Amino acid sequence: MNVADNKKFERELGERLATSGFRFTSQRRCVYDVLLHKRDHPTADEVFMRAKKTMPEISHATVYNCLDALVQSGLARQVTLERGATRFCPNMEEHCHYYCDACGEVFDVMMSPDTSSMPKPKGFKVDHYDIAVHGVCASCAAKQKK
Amino acid sequence: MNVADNKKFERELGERLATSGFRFTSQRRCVYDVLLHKRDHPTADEVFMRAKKTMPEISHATVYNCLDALVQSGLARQVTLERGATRFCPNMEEHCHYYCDACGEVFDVMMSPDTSSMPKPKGFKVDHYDIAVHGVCASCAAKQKK
DNA sequence: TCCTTATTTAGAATAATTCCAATTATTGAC
DNA sequence: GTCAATAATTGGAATTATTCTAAATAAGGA
Repeated sequence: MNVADNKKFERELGERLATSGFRFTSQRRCVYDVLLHKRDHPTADEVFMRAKKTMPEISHATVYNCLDALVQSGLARQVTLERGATRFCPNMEEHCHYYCDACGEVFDVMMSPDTSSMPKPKGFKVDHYDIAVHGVCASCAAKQKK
Repeated sequence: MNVADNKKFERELGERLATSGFRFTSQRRCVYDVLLHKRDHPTADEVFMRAKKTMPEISHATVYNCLDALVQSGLARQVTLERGATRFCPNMEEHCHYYCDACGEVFDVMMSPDTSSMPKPKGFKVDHYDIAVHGVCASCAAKQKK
């Protein structure tokens, strides 16, 4: 990223954060960079370890704070697929997660849920849909057959 | 539940467990009873506390073991809606969860996802769909307006 | 009934997340 | 740019959620 693009990126990130009442900080930028760089649905701890490579002093609590700020600003999604650590995903387009219960891999699949036919509790104000498909991925299915 | 119904219930539970390679135990019966009795999507710890009322010696580890056995036997579903404790649900009909991000309440809504239009990774063997709808319930929405 | 093996138990260990108080950094007003 | 107000960060402790362990118990089949 060149200097001009970098500035633009930071300004936009700052605006998105500000809209939700958050400040722009170098840590939030770093955490967002980590999410964008490798979109493999890392856990908070994985984000922490990756962020430390470029910002060795960053703390665990800050990573959680940054992730929460990004989620609340609409820049990332929190993904809870199983017991244990929560994952994070910077893909904000409508998509669902295919999750391999054998190896833990997550696949993003673009799709918009057909919400028109979905009933809902009276007065419920929908924020977003979380669609997860559990099963076994192709390579794990092959291994299991043996 | 009268004696005959009770026997029938236990035989059926035993069969379902056996089919997945599990034994019937009084603890598993107790945990399943707890889930059926109050279907408010309790966490493992809530199940533990409720189970202790009728079986004071039951342990934490056993509750997790029983819940896992029930899930693997197709008698309960594990529900991960947020960071933190996992919830459990004995409703095995197709339904989705409306979750109030403000108060944490969960509403079951019957529906079968239209899976025909859903693309999937090549070779992926689908086990089940988890559909969660996040938002704010009617009573919390009313409070927030004030 | 006896044997094999799964299950349970209490408690320790680990993992995931949150909290805390002191310090630092950002933002808006001047 | 300086200052004040306050949000954010830090390191570590605390809490919460879950898993592990080894010994005792109980289930199911021969």
